[in-house]
Amino acid sequence: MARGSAKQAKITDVARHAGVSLSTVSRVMNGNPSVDAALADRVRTAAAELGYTASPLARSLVLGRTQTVAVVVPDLGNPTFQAVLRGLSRAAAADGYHVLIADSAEQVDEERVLAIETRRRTDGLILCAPRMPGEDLASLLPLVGPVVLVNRLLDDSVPAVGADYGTALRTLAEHLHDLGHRRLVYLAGVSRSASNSARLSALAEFRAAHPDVELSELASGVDFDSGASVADAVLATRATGVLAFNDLVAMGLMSALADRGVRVPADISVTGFDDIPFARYTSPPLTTASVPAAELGALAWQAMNATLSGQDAAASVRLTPEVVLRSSTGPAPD
Amino acid sequence: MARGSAKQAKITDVARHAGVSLSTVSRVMNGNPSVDAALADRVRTAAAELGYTASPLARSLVLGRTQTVAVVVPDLGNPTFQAVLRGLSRAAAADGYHVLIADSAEQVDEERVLAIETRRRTDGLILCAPRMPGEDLASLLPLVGPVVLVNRLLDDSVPAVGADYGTALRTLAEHLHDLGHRRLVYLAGVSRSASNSARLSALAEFRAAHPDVELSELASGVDFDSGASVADAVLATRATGVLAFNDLVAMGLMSALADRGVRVPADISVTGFDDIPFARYTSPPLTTASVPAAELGALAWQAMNATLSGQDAAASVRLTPEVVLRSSTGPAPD
DNA sequence: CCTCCTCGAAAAAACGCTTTCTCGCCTAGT
DNA sequence: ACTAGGCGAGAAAGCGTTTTTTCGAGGAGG
Repeated sequence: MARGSAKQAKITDVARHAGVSLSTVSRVMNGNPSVDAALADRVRTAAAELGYTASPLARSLVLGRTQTVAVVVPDLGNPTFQAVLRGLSRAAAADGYHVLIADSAEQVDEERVLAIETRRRTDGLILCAPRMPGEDLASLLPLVGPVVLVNRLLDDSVPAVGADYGTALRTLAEHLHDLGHRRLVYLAGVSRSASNSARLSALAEFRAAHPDVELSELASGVDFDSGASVADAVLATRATGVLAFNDLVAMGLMSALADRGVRVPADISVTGFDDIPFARYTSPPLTTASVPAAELGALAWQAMNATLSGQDAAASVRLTPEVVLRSSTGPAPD
Repeated sequence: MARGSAKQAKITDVARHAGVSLSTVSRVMNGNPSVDAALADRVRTAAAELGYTASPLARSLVLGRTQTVAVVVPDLGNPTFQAVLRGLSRAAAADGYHVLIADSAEQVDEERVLAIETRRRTDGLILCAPRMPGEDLASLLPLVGPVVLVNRLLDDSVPAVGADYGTALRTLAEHLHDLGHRRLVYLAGVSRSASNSARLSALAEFRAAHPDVELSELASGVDFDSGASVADAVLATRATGVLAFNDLVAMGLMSALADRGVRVPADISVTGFDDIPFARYTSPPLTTASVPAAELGALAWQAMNATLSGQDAAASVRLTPEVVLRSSTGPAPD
């Protein structure tokens, strides 16, 4: 009310204020060179005086693109997805794109509708759905147009970025073996997860290569509490080395072990996975495989941007996590 | 190409397929009761067969609302903002709203343009800008329509949700005092931050109440590295109790102290702030003030939703963090 | 039996923009 | 000097909806 524009100025206001047609304003604002320099200046000042900016909505409708991509993650509370989101968001912003975010709160059945719905308001979808069944995923993909998969791959037709969970877990297992551990247990996260099956086959290879090792599996979740709650089961296996599904599980486990007076790594060695920022601040600091989640996010954007720009090469990328040795692993007891 | 709709069906397709006018289709889809039941059914089956859903874009344009809110945060890597975002995102989703997210990457000058730009694509803005100067904020607010402030309040005209940093920090200081600490140091985060000034005045009161205490201040950042890099300066003060700006700073500090052979809490007691999920897994577990960030996010949505629904009561909410005592604090040495 | 009212559905305007199409005018070529 | 060729700008046709307005038919009342 005070001064000037109560409501946002629209293109006709600018046109009237500059004494030209609205088509001319549009041409000026979009840098179309076919307009006289003097006139263009007049239009620009008029626009500036009115504080005019084209309505993104109207623009999106006619242009058919929203300058926005959707990201669907299973849990915004998970540090790995947070890092992916951060890397993605910044990379997209650098290219002038916005990010619409959806958190399925681990409800696998929500993911489908979330993906479809957010996709309709955006130009593309970045999908993190590690637990969605393969056939569901396959049937979903055609519906959600340009899509990039994170930490999951279907086939070569759809670009995906992810970490090589199998190789890294194998390296961690070898590390424990080198330290003399012969009785190991793997905490298997969610069994239907995509990265879990990669790890399972890596462990199968490891078993084949080391017949002297006894390697069992224990079902667990993917968070602190899951790790803590399997502590007794872990002790029951009498294993001296534990390969946790991820850092969260490892931390929960170590906390529960400490409560029981079990020393890490003197009594039991523990490895994590992901190298979340806090892994180096646990007690003891966690040996883990460093998944560059933020880079993964940036890479996902790169693939999406390539697709959006028409250059649909966008090959899938697979990064091998680097194993970082800290003090949660040590020589096997005795 | 395979079968059916290559492109997304639009309302005219449904109209033709059902043999009615497009206005009728619109009425049916929006539950307008003035359409004959039999006809409505016919339209609905036609829509189902074509897999029709109204274009959110076109809908937004004519309706003047996008069913989306924007969230601007200074750093998606910060656990506190992550939690706010998570709480907000889930609460908004429950009410059928989407969330557009923007990360200013700690660039204060970016925040303004980010806020304005994202706001134009959405119905409202949730702004976390702890470091934006007051006058900038005041000049920005009128431009970004319905807005809810997080962890920062300007005046009563704009709804805000936040934690009472002052009171909680005062409680932490009293806790150290009770333990016999008489030489304290406060690690002051970013000096221009809004919550920092709240803490500063709380500390002033604390000083006034305890003339026997020597309380100094040390500039620091807001993350791990900041905490680690002030370790020597902290030791130089010969303080026995440290009030860190947040958990991240506290963790960085404790890590650097451990490297120097300084024992916590035997030699120095350390408190954090926020109670991020990892605070209880540090070594030793961190005494801190628990800021319910996810609830704050949900509350922010509640306020926004109230405003969006016209019931513009939306009073500001201020939660007092609960102090949680762990083992990073102990009796003063000697 | 004709008219008035009502109810259901079609037509049309609006949302704010981009872009093609079209037309007028100025310059240059002969 | 007259016309072909450009170039710059206005008019208009969408983009896919919602919503108001208008219209037609059918039933009831006179």
